[in-house]
Amino acid sequence: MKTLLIASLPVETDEGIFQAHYSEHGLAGLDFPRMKQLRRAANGAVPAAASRWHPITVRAVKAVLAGKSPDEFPPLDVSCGTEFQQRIWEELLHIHTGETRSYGELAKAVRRPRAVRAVGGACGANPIPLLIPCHRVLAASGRIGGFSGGPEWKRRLLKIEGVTVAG
DNA sequence: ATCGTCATATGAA
DNA sequence: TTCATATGACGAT
Repeated sequence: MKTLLIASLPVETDEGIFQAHYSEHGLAGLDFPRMKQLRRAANGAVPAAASRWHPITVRAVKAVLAGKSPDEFPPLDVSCGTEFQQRIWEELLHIHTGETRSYGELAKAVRRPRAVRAVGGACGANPIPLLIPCHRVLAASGRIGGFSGGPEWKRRLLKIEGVTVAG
């Protein structure tokens, strides 16, 4: 991550405890639940910006886990990404709950129809899964494709949204 | 249906 | 420049 983190805060859900990472510009990362919780990045007081954004993050994450689209997003700091990656992530934000696209369709959407593998790479580099819904991208064959949080998470998220995948 | 192979864009080392 | 990819298309089984 390019920008410096100012706080890492837990997001407690029925699916486990996610970890939200904030930079001075907004939400910069979201980790899937781990066996043991990460320690807080900074000890002492949480910066005002982070504590203002965090409740929004928590609501947004819970909304997605409930199959609904968040009513509000925290500011997203995607500055760690290249221009191409940010373009793809932007495109992911347009995919509504329950909808899916293929890697190839995304490539076409950014006028780079042959950059299909690069789209896969951009999805894999997505720092904020769930809110930037890379789980809604499937292979053109209808198969599941990969997922940074593990394929079982991808399936679970899609199932929550009422999407059934082949295989 | 599955498998191997090739084409091709992007990014990291 | 070389290597690895969360792909896709195609042809051979």
